[in-house]
Amino acid sequence: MKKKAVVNDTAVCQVRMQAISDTMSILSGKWKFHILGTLIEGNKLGFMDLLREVNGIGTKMLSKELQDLEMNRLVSRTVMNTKPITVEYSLTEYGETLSPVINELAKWGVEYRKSVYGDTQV
Amino acid sequence: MKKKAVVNDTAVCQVRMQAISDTMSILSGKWKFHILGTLIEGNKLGFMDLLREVNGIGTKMLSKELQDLEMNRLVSRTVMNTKPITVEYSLTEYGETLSPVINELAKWGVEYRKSVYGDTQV
DNA sequence: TTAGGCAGTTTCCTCTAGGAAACCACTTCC
DNA sequence: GGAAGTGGTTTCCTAGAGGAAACTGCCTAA
Repeated sequence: MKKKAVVNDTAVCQVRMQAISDTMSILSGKWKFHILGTLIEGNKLGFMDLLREVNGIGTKMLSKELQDLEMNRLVSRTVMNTKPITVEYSLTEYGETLSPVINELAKWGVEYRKSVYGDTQV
Repeated sequence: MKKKAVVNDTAVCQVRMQAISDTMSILSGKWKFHILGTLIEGNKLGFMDLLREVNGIGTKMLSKELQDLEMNRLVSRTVMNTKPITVEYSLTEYGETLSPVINELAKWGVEYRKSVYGDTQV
């Protein structure tokens, strides 16, 4: 009876689904959210800083993910002309538009922990 | 000089990073966001409905992802006693707490499309 | 001069996420 | 009696995501 109603929604969903696909393909992989989350907090960080902050990541993955993020104009890479050459990674202005997404994700994760381990435990 | 400042932040980040890890591990895989996004819009949907709405997914993956989501109390599965047996999948109350996350994700994806194809194109 | 820090690249290997297709059981429509 | 719809499970296969470790190259401090 109401099966047609679902089909009618399809056009509406299509835009949403496409949007979700887009976002997830850009933020694909195990580490993008972590890197972005760290850069939101850390502002400007070097390669080794990120390697230390992003728990468990290795040099190959960090390098590759940063390249991906740079290609999508979410992260900027600046080579500083310091004594030993250093590199500064930071969010671009555009990358900062992801803050709400990452923050919602983090917020939910915090609530999830509470619901699993109880509010007493922090 | 200021390198110590980064180290000081670590404790703060740790909670955040853990939260992001938790969320992403629960929503891991290619399809969870799509399924949840569809259920947010569609309210109550059957297996075949989801198979049609979630573009590109196959029966095996849909089945597996739904089981994952059910195990994490995000989705409920109700067998209806109808003539040909039907099943209703819907978000649990807890699953609905994910709406802000999914919605931010979708919102960002929409803006992303605009920035790529221009505002003229919808 | 050698050890250590920065910033990666390259190679090699493994594991598993995910797709295609076949199959199952049950019902109802024609 | 067979086609079609519901709701899956099982098997088989492979592309590629991701880890470990070694290597590069440059600079500095002890």
